[in-house]
Amino acid sequence: MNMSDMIGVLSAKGLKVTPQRLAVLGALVALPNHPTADSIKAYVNEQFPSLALGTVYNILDVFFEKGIVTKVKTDRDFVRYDIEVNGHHHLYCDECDYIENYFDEELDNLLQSYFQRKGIPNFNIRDINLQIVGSYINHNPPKNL
Amino acid sequence: MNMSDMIGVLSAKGLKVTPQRLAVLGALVALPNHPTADSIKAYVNEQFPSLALGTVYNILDVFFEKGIVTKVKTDRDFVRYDIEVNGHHHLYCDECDYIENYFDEELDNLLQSYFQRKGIPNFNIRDINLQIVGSYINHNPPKNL
DNA sequence: TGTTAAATAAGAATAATTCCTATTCGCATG
DNA sequence: CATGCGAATAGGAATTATTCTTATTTAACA
Repeated sequence: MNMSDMIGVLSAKGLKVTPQRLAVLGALVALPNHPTADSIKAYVNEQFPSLALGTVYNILDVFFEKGIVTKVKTDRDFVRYDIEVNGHHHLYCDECDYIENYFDEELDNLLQSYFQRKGIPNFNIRDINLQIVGSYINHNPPKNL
Repeated sequence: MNMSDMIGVLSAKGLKVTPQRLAVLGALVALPNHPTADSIKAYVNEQFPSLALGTVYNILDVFFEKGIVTKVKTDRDFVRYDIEVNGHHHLYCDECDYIENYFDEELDNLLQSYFQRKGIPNFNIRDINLQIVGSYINHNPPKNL
C-alpha cells in the first residue's frame, strides 16, 4: 500500500487526510503482529515525534468505526489492531505473543453449511470467529515478531 | 451444587475452605451470565458485606489456576468468569450483554476431523474456541439476564 | 489448643484507555 | 489565492479494571 493508496483509503471513507492518519495507516501496514496503540505510537514517533498517544487511540477508533481496522482482544489487558478487515480467524501462540491471521475459505464454507443445516435455536448468526490456540512447531513463528 | 459439593470442589484442589471462597463459588453457580468480578462482589456482599474486591480477584485467580473457572474476554474492558470449564463455545449477543455457553459435540468432532485432515502448517493445535456473534430472535435471551 | 503458612481487608498503585480543552489545520467556498 | 469553519490534534488530567502491599486474621494440622 503506497501513499496514494492510503490517501484513497481515507478519502473513500470521507475522512480528512492528515499526516497523523497517514502515519498511523502506514504503521498498521508496516507492523506485522497486530500492533497495540502503544507500539503504533512508538513506530510513528521515530519519524513523527509529536504524535500523541491520545491521538493514536482517536485515530484507531475512527478507523474502527469506518471499517478500516478490526480490534483483536487478547488474554492480556490491551487491544491489538489489525488492518485486515475481511473475515478471518486467529492463531494464538501459547508460548509467545504472536497472533496470526488465518484465512480458510473451505473452513468457512464448512461452518456455514453446518450451521445452515443445524442452526442455533432462537439465535441469528451474524459472524463466526475461531480462536485457534496452540504453539508453533519449533517455536518458530513467522518473521518480524 | 450444594454446600458439601462446594467444599468438595475446594478441598479436591488442595485449597483451604474459607467462607469467602465458598461465597464466591456460590455466586458463580448462582449468577447465570458470566459475571464480572464486580457483580460477584455485589452478589456476595448482600449476605457477606465484608468481602473486599481485591479478595474477589484473588479468589478468582486461584480458581482460574486450579481450573475451577475459565475467563471470558469481552469487547468491553473487563473479564467475565465462567464456572464451566469443559470445552465449549460462546454466543455473543450483538444487542445486549448476554454471553451464552454453546456446547456442540457434533461441531467439535467436525472441527477436529477437519483439522486432523487439513492441519495448519507449522502449528500444533491445542484448543479451538468459536465466538459466534449474532442476536437472539425477538431479542429474547435466556432468563436471568 | 497452639502453631504456622495461607488467606483476607483495605487501600494505594498501576496501566490501558478515555476525556477535556485550547490550539491547529485540512479543505471547501468565494 | 485568501478565508472561515468544523474537524483533528496535543497534552495532560481523569477514569477504571486490575494488581500490589502490608498488617491482620484464620483454617488446618499436629
